[in-house]
Amino acid sequence: MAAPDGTVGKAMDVLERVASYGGPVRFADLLSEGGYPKATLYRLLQVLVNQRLLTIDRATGKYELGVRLVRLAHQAWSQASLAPLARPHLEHLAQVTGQAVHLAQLDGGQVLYLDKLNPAQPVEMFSAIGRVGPAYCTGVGKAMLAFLPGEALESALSQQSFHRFTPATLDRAGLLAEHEAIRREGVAWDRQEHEPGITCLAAPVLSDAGRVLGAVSITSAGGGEALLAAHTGIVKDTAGAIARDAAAWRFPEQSKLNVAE
Amino acid sequence: MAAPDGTVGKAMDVLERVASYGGPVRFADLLSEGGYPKATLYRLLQVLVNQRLLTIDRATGKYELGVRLVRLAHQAWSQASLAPLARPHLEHLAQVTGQAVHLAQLDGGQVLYLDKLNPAQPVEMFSAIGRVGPAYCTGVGKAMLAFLPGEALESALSQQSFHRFTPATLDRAGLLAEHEAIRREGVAWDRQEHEPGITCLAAPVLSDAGRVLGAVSITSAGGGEALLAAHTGIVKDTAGAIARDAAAWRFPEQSKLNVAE
DNA sequence: CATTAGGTTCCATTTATCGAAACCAAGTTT
DNA sequence: AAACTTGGTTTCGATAAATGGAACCTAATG
Repeated sequence: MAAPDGTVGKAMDVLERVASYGGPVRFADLLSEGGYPKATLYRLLQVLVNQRLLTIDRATGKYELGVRLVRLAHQAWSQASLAPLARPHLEHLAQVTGQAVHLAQLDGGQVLYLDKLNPAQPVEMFSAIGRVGPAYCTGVGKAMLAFLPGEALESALSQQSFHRFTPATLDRAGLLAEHEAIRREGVAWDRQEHEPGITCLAAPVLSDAGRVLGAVSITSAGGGEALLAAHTGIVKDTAGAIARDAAAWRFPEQSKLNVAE
Repeated sequence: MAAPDGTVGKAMDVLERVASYGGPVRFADLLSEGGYPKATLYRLLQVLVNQRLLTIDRATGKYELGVRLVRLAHQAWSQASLAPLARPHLEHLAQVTGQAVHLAQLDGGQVLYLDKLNPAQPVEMFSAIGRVGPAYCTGVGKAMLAFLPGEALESALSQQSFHRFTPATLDRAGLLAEHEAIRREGVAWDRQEHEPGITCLAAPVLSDAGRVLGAVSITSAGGGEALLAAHTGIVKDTAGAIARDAAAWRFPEQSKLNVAE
């Protein structure tokens, strides 16, 4: 499945299977599910356990994801994503609009949520961070896709399933038809295309070179499209502010030079 | 470094190096830092980028952690850790005691924080989840170590650095000397052994079979030891409640059988 | 223009991976 | 209780893959 990339690729594939299983898995389940011959699968699992990417419960013989992943993710989140530096801007956006705010990046053709603020129920947090969603029918997803250069867009589109979640969900053609407008307006709408009753307004976070870094959105549960439309300005401003901070962050590039030697 | 575990182990090692670098790294930095010959390192990095465990900024040629890790961690956190089911108990504990509450697990000899609640400043959250700390001088760490069976304890101890953070920090002998008392009392103290002024009271989360699943703690910044001592009961109760929930969670074992075919 | 530092590709050698089959340990069935 | 499953672990020769020294590209830099 996908690009095996040698042993490492296979190991990651197995890891992914365990993850998508959603709970403790036995050896036999993974074996039947396809892919790898017994001995191979066995060794791959052993390596993954050794690396603490998986855990095995000696008693039941079931495999689970290892918490080492949580540690790595913490580092990824805090040093490689927009999240930490976007946080203050998101808080401002949430406060001004009073709506739920999302920050997302593209990952393998999907939208991956890196932060979420919900003025209504302040403590939820992590349950949302790391979650993924479809790119073709969410505000953040559409905002990012519309600004992707040809090749990258093609690659991203090839990974979309275009499942029809609601009557308003777009297909490939419909999605592409919107791109020009999104680029012109600088914002993307999700008008109940993913979940009935849920409307989002999103803006892309673009680097000065025009590269897509991520996207922010505000969400309304009541469906009030006009309500969100009134905030178009601040949504775009927030995305812009994040982009500016991101650029400023890169340039000084704290000198790692004089560390060695 | 450590157990190479074939190609996968090396790849993980490289990933870890990028992570511990704390920011964008160039190829040459990783190369000089040791370990792998040019061509090998090059190919390892390529594979990691393909797998989206790393990102490379084409412009600067620097490597960073990939957000795919965040997605995997979300799944690990929500399906393989105590965190989701512990949350309500932690909230209760935080509310009753008014202190900062931590939930942790052991990972590779270190303490890994899986959740944190801070009544004072409610929005901090993720910045703490995934963070690691020393096992030998934190409340949660000591609580877990004391209940580890011989072999596992030995392995964990061998990974401790026993750096002396404060005048109160214990060495190996001092740590072991406390174990009996911790087992008897069911709680472990960190009396400013990690950070001056910070005191913790922790209790281990143990399965019915006595296996160490994790630990919870309450923290006082003022140093008020008596203040925390008054909450000994509820800290132990919270750990117990989490353990009970964890046991209940495993047994029903939602039948995955009738999914295939 | 020459030199160097930083990356990328080649290719013969070595090594780890592959996977069929044998094996083992518990349960089940007859 | 003997025969038969079911689920997991180990062996081992053939095979494919990772290895790494060296050659090879670029840009920058002197």
